[in-house]
Amino acid sequence: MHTNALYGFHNMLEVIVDKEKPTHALVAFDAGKTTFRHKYFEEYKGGRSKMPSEFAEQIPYMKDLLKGFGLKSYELPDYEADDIIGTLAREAEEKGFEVVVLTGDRDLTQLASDHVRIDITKKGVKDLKEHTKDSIQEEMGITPEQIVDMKGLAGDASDNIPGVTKIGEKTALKLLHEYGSVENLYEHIDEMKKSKRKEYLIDEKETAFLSKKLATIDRDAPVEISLDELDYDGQDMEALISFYKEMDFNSHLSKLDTTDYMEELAEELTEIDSTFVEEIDASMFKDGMALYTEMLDENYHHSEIICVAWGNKDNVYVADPKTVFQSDAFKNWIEDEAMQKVVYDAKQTYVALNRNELTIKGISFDIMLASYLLTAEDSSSGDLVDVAVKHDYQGVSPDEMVYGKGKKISRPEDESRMHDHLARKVLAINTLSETLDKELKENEQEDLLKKMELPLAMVLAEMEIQGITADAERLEKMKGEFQETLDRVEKQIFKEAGEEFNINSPKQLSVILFEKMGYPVIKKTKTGYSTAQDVLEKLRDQAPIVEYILEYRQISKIQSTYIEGLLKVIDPETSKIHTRYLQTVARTGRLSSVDPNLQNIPIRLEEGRKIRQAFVPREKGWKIYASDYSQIELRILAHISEDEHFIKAFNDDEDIHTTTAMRVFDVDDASKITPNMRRDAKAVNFGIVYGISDYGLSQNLNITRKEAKEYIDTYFERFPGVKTFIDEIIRQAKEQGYVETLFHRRRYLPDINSRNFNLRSFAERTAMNTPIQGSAADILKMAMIEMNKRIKEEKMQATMLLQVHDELIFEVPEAEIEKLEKLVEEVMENTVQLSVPLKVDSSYGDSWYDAK
DNA sequence: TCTCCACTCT
DNA sequence: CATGAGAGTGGAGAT
Repeated sequence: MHTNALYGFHNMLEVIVDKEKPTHALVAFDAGKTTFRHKYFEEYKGGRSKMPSEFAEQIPYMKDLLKGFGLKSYELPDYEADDIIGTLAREAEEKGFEVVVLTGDRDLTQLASDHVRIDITKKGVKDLKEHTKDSIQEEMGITPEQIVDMKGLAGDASDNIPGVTKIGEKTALKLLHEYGSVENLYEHIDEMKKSKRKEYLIDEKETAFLSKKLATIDRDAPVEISLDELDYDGQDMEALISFYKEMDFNSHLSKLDTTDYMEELAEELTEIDSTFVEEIDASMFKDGMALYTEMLDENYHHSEIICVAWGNKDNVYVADPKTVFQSDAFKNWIEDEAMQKVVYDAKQTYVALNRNELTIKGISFDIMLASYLLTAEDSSSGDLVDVAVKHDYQGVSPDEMVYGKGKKISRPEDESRMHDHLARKVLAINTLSETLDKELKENEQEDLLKKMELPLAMVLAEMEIQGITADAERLEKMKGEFQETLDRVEKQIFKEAGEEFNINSPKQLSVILFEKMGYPVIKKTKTGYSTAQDVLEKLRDQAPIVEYILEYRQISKIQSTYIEGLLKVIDPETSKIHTRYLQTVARTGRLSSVDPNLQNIPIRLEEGRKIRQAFVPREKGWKIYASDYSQIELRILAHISEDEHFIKAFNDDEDIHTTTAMRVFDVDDASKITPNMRRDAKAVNFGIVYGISDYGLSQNLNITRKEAKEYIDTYFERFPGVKTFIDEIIRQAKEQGYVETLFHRRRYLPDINSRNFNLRSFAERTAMNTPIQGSAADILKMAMIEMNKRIKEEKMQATMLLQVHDELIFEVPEAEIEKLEKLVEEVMENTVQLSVPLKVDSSYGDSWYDAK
């Protein structure tokens, strides 16, 4: 369910209640589609499109939200919310109240008076503009009362109020300055000079009066709620908490004074049995038990285990790490492959135990991975409770409740709270492993977990622990050099600008560029002028300063993120960097890499590429060895779409972009394809994979939209299989609500049938891209598992270090290079058989930079 | 501490 | 009306 409108409405209420501190308050709703105004004019508010279902579905919950805020709401048949507001505002003002009307509707400005102020949302919901009688007079040049006269003459397109032909706001304003009101205008209409306008006014006199009447808010509606009933006395905590919980408004939940809430939560959790043990014996371990190792920091490479729990539905044991890691029984259990263990986050568990000299074997299920396979929703917070709640298991609390959050994260003073928390996690893992296993089987995704993600987790754990060696001295040296460049470029920018400012601040930069120096604004962002790269590039010819800015930005990114950033994460003892691969964030099945991200080390531009010189083998004389799949996504597209031309091109080992150019530009000889034609064809190929529009392609290739459309049309004509694939996959997505990769990885697309064009288009592009990108991810994952296995079988010293979406990076002794070359190609090219061959390109050198 | 922008990668 | 997929990080500025 969408909750965006509720969220926005909530924030608005929060701001207004806090700011205005009302003594009385009411929220007015429209009662229905028709009102008394429709009796005069059937088409009133006609032509409005239906309320989007995303919004409509939220309305029933508004009442719950209001209850939580302790606010009354009211609606009146045949009247609009405006009339209720108008009537009560009048009454309140008469009784001496100061009234504030909060609305998103400009029509209400007509209610402004000496003691009635109208606040209208400007942007978002928190940004309000106050309208008083005087400010309206000043801005519009008329009094609030005259607003309805204005609409009588000029009409209002949004409410379908007709007004008088040929009279818009400007003319209406002029007429009102002269005559004051619609009534007075018609009293003096004879004095008006003969003109077309006069004829219209005379002909449409009735319409003018009708329009005014329609626009006028009824300030005498038969409202049956009295002001006394509207006194406001604060939030209803119970109602608010249950609303927050239902809507998953966790940030609001945590903002509340949580002491009461936590007590309530604790009461909700049924008592569970667990044993805190100080001595461990073999009888405490059974096949199929769940295991959980608690750490306070998400980076398990550094964070210490603070508590360990294990067990099944019969017995749950909790123990201190000290106890656990001294126990032989525990070690025997962990390292016994035949004793199956169920966990939450297998990779984290592996690494954490590994740091305590234990190698866990026999992990048979991981509820985090299973949950990710079932829904591919973000569970990156790392908290088990998210997975539990998603699968309707209510028996655990969020970590935040036990340990606190942010800087204040720590062991609870009452250790038994932590023990209870962990015991609950163990029970959750036990229970959920059964339900999720069943669901995986129903989706034919069991292999995906047990043969792909789970074995991969073990491989990734080894890679992360291994780490890649980084040359800190090299980085330090580069840091000095880049700093010189930065200083030099900075001086030039200040000289051009005529003043000093923070170049890193887009806000300050846009003031310099677009206000002080007066260059044309090409694009705007949500918050101001865009100074993005593509914008600056368009200013290049007229603005010498942008050349320097682009250079400054490029270098300062290298400096802050890659040099200083990497230096911070090199282990000073071992000179190694240990990234963490996140296995459950990318919705396509790709991995991501954090702390640091080693999947986006610069390569495109030479200055940045030099960073790769700092990534070196762990032993002298060894090499960094890199293998990447050539065109894997297009090959998968060829395979899935079964497009005969695509398949033939790959089977004949043709240059795919050249072949595409030949077909799209209708050239029969490859030698007649110019580099530009090939470049364009390449852009089209990529565009197709991502579901580009003609607009996007035109921007990309700097051609007209029409030309881009022709490219795309011709492409589909010449590669009919691709067109069929796209149509078919979208149809399938609409029908079943999800798409799948070649290996049954699923992605649900709830927006695929949305009436919102943008949401629907986005879902359609996802429908075509996910099977391609996701299948590529699957293939590399399988290749990694196989590579890891083969390297061990062959007892090689070569080590797999990194994965970058379609490539694998190894470090290898010189003597093993040839063997590795053969092995990598064999494994990567043959782990999966498609209807086109998979091809791998490899290279090696003394550093990652040199492996090109 | 969060959000936005700009930059990096496949 | 907006306009090609999937990611993460750092700095500025707002909250």
